[in-house]
Amino acid sequence: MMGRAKIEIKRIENKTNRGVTYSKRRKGLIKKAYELSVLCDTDVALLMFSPTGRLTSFSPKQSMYEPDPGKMTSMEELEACEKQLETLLISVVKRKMSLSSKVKATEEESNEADLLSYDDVFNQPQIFDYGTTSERNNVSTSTMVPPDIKGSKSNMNVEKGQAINDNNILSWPYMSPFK
Amino acid sequence: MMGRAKIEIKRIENKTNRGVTYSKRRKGLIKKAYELSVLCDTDVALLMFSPTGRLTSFSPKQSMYEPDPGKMTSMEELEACEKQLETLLISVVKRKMSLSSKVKATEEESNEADLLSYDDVFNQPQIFDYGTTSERNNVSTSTMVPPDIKGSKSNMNVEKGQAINDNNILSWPYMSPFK
DNA sequence: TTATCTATCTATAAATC
DNA sequence: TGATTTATAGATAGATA
Repeated sequence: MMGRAKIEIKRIENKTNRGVTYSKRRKGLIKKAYELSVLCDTDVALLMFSPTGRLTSFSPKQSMYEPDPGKMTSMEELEACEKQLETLLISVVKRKMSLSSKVKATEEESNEADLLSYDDVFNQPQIFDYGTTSERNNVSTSTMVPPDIKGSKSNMNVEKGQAINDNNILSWPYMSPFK
Repeated sequence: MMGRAKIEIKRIENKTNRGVTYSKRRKGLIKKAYELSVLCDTDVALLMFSPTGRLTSFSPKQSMYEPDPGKMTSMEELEACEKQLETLLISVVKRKMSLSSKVKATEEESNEADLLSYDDVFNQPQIFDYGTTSERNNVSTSTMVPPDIKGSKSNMNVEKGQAINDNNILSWPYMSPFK
């Protein structure tokens, strides 16, 4: 839609081209979201789900998308929320049991295969890379701009599956709202 | 940044101009998110939080941003998640008790003031308004485009504080990840 | 590949209706 | 107050290094 030629908005079949376009447009989208949030003093979050369903990119300073019961005003929505949380909690506990027994059974040998790699978790390079580009001047101190996450594989602690890394970037595996 | 004059990226102080810019740029951002999702076959969600902290706009087809325990691979993240869910559940139950006692005390008279208006919930007009614009041709059948939510105050059932309306638009009160 | 270039297309600020 | 117009800044598709 911008560039040497107009393109139709449909899936780019060539994998390489799709990746190139993704990188370019993701950068543009993040910049636009940042500008909207600053210009209009509005809370904007941009979420992208990786093909594996892991939430890998979002606005900084977010803690967790969670319901806020204090603002709920009816028994109906409170009970719907309660039920959902109970269901989730049950599935978490079940997962713990499953993981625990699996680890016990195989000890230390084969569970390596279950662990996620750095690329699984942060497979989208240069998220919020303001500060390394010409934008440095006007955005590097903004709350929209998290510290760089590049070159920090060693402190990511992916091996422990931590939920929040040093830069407050969430890495829960989230249900994708799509697909 | 585009138009008759270059503007600096900082809060627009004039309330009217801020609103105008918000409308224009929100539309542009949504379009860009849509295009990225289609071109690159990627899951993109765009969330905006109202000044009251209520999540009022997002991509269609989403159910809930919730952790997916089945994809968690370590006890550490499972336990962090479990603790968070427990805390949430407790606050939901407390809120229920609080609401319940308040309703009992005042019966039916003053609780109207606690209820949210349509504008509180959907105070951002023309969310995903493709289909009313020139984009009609290429996006009206896309999954990125939810059915129109305009003129449907009567079936919103805001009085009951329902969590999900007829168009699968979530209306939990969410914690804003900002501010 | 991964980054840079640039002609061209799109988004939008300000003006106008 | 909101919709439309238009000139210009910005984003980016394809090319190139």
